[in-house]
Amino acid sequence: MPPTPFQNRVYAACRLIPAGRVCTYAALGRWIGCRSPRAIGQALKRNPYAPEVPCHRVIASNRTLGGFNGASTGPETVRKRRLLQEEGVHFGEDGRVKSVSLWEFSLAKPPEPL
DNA sequence: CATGTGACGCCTG
DNA sequence: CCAGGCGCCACAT
Repeated sequence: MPPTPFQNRVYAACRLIPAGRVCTYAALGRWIGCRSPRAIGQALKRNPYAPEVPCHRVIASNRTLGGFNGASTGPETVRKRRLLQEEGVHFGEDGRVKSVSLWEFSLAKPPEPL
């Protein structure tokens, strides 16, 4: 399936996240004007541009990993974690991303579609 | 057009 | 901290 306009907005925003940092589904959604974090996950789940579009840098609001490659638990999420660690994202003992690694979209203007 | 389904999140208790 | 409950909304059926 070709990406929908909504999906392209999600991907465009996702690209703005620098390596070594992460943002949340909710924050990315707010940035592009979507109040449903679930819809964001749905789009990232179908990301056809990985790793150019770094969907692994998007995590849950409670700073747990969220899903990866369609799975919310299991080996896929372990891979997601390894990717982030290699990029320099900091994790706590509880397995959550440390707050210092969070990245905020600047309050400028929304990105153009891909 | 109606319905089910999430890689979510917030608000209770 | 844990468990429900419910709002959210794009997308496939």
